[in-house]
Amino acid sequence: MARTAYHHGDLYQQAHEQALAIVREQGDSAISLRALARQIGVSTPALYRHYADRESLLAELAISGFQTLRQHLLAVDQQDSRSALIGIGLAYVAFAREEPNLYRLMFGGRVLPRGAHPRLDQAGLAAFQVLEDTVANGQQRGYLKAAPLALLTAAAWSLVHGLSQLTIDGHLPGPDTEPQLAAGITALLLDGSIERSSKEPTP
Amino acid sequence: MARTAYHHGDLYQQAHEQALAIVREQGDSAISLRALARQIGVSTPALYRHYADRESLLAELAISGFQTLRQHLLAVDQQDSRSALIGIGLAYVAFAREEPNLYRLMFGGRVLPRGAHPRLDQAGLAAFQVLEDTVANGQQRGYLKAAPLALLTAAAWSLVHGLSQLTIDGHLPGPDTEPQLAAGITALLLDGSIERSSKEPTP
DNA sequence: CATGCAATGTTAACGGCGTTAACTTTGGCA
DNA sequence: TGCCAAAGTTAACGCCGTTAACATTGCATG
Repeated sequence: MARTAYHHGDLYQQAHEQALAIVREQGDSAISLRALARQIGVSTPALYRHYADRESLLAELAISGFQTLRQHLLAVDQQDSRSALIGIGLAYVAFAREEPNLYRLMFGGRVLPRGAHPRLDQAGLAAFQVLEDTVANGQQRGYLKAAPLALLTAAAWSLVHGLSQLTIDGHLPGPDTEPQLAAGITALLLDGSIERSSKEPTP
Repeated sequence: MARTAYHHGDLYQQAHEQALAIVREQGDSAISLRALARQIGVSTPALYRHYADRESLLAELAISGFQTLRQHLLAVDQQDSRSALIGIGLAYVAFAREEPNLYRLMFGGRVLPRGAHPRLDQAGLAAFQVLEDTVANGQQRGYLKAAPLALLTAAAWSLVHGLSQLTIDGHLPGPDTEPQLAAGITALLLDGSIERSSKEPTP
């Protein structure tokens, strides 16, 4: 099918793919339903049969983004706790660097507010879960402190998320030194930043 | 002046103020030059005498955002290194929580790319500088490790920036527990996350 | 096999937007 | 006093998202 030129094109899939390509290359603000329809060779309102509005289309793109991010995180070797945690950090930042525009869409907040697209929230949670599992694992193995899981996870996520954001926005030194930076920063969160001989030890 | 209804209104200032109010309340995507001009009671192209385009107007708003952020960070007590660092973290996240829409504009990346508005870059750098100075101070006092300043600063900034972003986007537990979370997370970066008895100590 | 319906397209239109061109008013300075 | 540059105006271009009203078609049901 997809021949008859009227009915039965796989418009949903095609729109998704082409829009994803545009977002990856030019960012979400470059998505125009009219231009997208033109590019596919269909009338603009046809898109509304498959997507409620522009934002819903973007939400679908963000969902696929979270899914691939999750895959990247799942691929990290979990044998050793320390290298698993650092590996997660590296993989996370690497994803952001490879797909900056997609990453910005996923975490923009402005374009896709939480709660408006349940499936999107769920996809984000699923990716986050991989990180949380890794942290919980590190705790169970006795490698990480017995601090509240939510606290440790939030710290880890904040760190990698912030680093990703700062990196893709060019706030940090060149991308050449980036992987070392990510590894070094993750290690800092694990080992701490204070000099051991200091007067104020771990509370 | 500002009477004659033709010339000499302080249009620049008024536009800045009203636009800032809109961004704070509804986010940058709610800014429309036409609506703004209408609200002020002036023709749309008049705005172009003072702002090159919509993005330049937004850049000015972001600049004021960075300036107030900097003031908040400068107000942190610097007596004790540890509480100075935690205080900076708390102040940073508090600002993001008070001005989520402005914060998103400042760090959106998508709307205001680095390099396009030099004064904006400079304002961001000035705010960042406060954090870097605090870290450098902590090092000089021997409280922080002698790791590369850029590394320590990037870690601290990533952490608070990521936490801010996740917080205002609703990815973390309710805002009630937020201040403790911020303090706890900052402390984690200082003290480390690993159990002291673990086999892999600080490299 | 015919037919009716739901799914999926279409064209036409509304109101909004950012931006530019061409023109007008006006305050201040030579 | 006269002129010029700054700061305002109207008119227009070409986009955009979205909706209403209508057309085509595949499929399931009688």
